[in-house]
Amino acid sequence: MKRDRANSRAGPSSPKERLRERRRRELIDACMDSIARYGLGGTTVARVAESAGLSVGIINFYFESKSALLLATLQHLVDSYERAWRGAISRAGDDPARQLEALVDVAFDASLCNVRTVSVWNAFWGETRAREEYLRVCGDRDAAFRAESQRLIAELAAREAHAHVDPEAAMLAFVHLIEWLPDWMLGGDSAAFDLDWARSVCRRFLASLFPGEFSETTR
Amino acid sequence: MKRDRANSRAGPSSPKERLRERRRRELIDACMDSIARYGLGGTTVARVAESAGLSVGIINFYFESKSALLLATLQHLVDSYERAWRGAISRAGDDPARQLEALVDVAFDASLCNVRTVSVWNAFWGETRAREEYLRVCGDRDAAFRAESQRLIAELAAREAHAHVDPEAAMLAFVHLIEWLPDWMLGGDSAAFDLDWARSVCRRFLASLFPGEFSETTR
Amino acid sequence: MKRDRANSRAGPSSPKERLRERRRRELIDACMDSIARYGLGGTTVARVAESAGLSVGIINFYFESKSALLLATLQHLVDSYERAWRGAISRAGDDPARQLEALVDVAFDASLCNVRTVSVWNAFWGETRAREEYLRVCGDRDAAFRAESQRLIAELAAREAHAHVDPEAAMLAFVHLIEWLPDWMLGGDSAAFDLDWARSVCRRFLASLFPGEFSETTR
Amino acid sequence: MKRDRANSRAGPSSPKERLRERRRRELIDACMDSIARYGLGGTTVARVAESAGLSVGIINFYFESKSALLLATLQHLVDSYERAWRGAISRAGDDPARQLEALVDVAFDASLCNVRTVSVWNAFWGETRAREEYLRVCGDRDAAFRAESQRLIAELAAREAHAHVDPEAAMLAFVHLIEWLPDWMLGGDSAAFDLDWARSVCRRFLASLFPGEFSETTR
DNA sequence: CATGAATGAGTCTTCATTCAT
DNA sequence: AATGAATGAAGACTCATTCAT
Repeated sequence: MKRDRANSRAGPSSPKERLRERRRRELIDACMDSIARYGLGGTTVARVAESAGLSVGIINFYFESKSALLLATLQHLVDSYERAWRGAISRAGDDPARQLEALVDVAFDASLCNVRTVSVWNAFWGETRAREEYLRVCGDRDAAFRAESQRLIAELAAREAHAHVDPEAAMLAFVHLIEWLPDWMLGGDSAAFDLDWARSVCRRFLASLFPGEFSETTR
Repeated sequence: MKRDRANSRAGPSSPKERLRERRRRELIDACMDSIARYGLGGTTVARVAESAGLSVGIINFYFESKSALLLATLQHLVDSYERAWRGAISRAGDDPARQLEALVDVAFDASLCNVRTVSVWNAFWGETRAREEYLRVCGDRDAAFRAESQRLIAELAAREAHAHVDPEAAMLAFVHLIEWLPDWMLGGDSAAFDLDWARSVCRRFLASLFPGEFSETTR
Repeated sequence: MKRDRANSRAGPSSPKERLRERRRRELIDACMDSIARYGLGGTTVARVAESAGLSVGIINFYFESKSALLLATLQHLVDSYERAWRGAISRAGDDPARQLEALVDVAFDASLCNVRTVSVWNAFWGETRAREEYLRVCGDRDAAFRAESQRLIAELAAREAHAHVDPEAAMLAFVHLIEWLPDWMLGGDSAAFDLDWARSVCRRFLASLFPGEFSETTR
Repeated sequence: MKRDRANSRAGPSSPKERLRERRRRELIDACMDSIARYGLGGTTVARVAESAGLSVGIINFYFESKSALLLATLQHLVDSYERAWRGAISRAGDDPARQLEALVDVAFDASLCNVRTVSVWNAFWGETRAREEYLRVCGDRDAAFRAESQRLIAELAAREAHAHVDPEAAMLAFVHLIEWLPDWMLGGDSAAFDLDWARSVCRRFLASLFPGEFSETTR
């Protein structure tokens, strides 16, 4: 008599499952709100529940525990980002320069690069050392992203004009720039940071390494 | 007739004051141990005390509160690093290339760049968004370090051969590389990270931007 | 279409609010038990909780802090007493002698004058000097009570036969007698104190000041 | 070889004993300071030591424990007062009216009736219910004082003109007035209380009970 | 489903007491 | 004799989790 769930890959379909997914998503959102405002250490079940407009009991109903919710939140973050940059690359054509530009555009897209998201990301990263689960989730994301960046930069560096560029070093500089420049948003005056400026910095960085490959027009 | 205390510049000299400073330092060390092992959220006064081999009461005897200890720990970290890079620059001569190399050497000096220190640094950074005091302490450090890096890189970029290098973008890439490359140490297999390799990466990065200015010899 | 809540003046009516009020009242009662048995200094949240048959966490669920509970307890005491004597006066008719007798009757009513209540009252009074909040709460009670007593005694003293009675002095003697005679209950042998005897003492005192105004019958 | 201590009634005589007595007295004074300022609950060994200008260790050197110091302080208070009123009575001649006046004068003598002393007395009294030792010390004081007051008042009441005065009731009113009127000093505005006024109140009270026995001249 | 009252383990902090100097 | 650093038990408070409704 049990309902068939053969099509589970396509997402939950029974009303029950749909509600379950929706609630989990709401709680993850609320969790991000709380982390962004109060930090990881200041995030309590009560605050998450309040932000979600639900009661405290709900967390343990939809997640095994508070830390399961935290982990799911981190996973959600990682997934969103990975989906975004993979999509961007696949849409950017074959030129590695254009593909790198696409990575930059994704990294500083307002939907991914905003105070809330960056705050949460930062908070999790600070605890990676102490919580192995976090590290595992983050580590995978980075590995793939770096491999891809390395590939693109190596292709550019293979061109004769850029023979002096060390692909590994260039990749690491690029990756760290993209990943940590957003932290400027967390400073006291958020006005100091601007997405257009950030993209421009990255392009100018790439142009400094690979003259002639990147147009200097700011977007 | 009063005893001369001309050498007071060298720190507190009364035995009492000396003990006080020593204990505070021991507790800061123990605090770093705890943060490195258990994270900021997992650091309790009990763990700090245990790590220091003292009783729990001691923390509130030498620090106003647990958070005062944490702040002192962060301040200690920041001071150590600032002292180190300022000293290194002043010893490096006048050539901006040599001075940049000195910054790299300091950043990956074993006494400053090790799993413990980097873990602690990372943990604090993760909470900066939620704790304004942390941000203030960290922010000052960064501002000075970046200003100095900017100056050195601008000097190099002013040379005719490097006219295509954007100083701002290059500086940002450089400081982010130096500041965040150490995070690789926190990965599961710390064997993947090697101080010599890290220094090499940074030099190769600089050489990629400014060909001819940096010898690639050291590896 | 909204449900009418016209009778809200009569106190909280939603079940939730009712539970809240009931629990707060239970905790205040338990707090009085603890103070009576262990003193103010010996009253801990653990003891209060135990006396209430609840867990320690409950205190901070229903009161902002332990001291908020203590203050609420004192306030409860003060309110009860004020309500009682005001009611007694209003029911006692117009004769000041009868009204003073009513004040006496209230002061030594078993529901207000018993070992538990007097103990608690005494404990709070001992700390009024150090805790300004306590003083404020107690001070108001006294001011009103004394003003009323002064008025009644002054009326009696105005009668020709009692011209020699100093109203201020008589009032002060009267209120101190009423307020502190109950402390006899706290002595080792509580048998030494008897409510009937106490009332009799007060009446005899009034009769000594104002002969002929008070019948000595009741004993 | 032990020194003879036969004259111990006259006080300690060896230098050692004299120092011991002096220190104990200093600590009791400091203890009163602390209680007056911070209350009984806010009185810590550290505060007492600071007030005495000595170190914390000293308390346990001169007293068995903190509570032994507290008890000694209470005892000191009680002894001072008892010595004072017994002396006053013995110097007041044979007339009960004069002797009662002497009791009043002692009760409101500036050296016994001042904010500090009254505060301390009040604080102890508040804890009598919970600490049997306190009650015992206080109880003895009261018993003797009341017996004496009763005797004097009974003598007056025996005179024909005052036949309507109930000795017991009058005594109780008198005693409570004398003992608790000083509490007015603890109110917010200490200006409201004045020793001359207080003495006047007591005399006027006695004159109201026993017309013709007390001169109304305010001292 | 959802609530939120209730629990109690865990944390920080205070403070009387000890003891080496 | 006196100090005050160190201890650790005890207290108030927080908060993840449970469960009756």
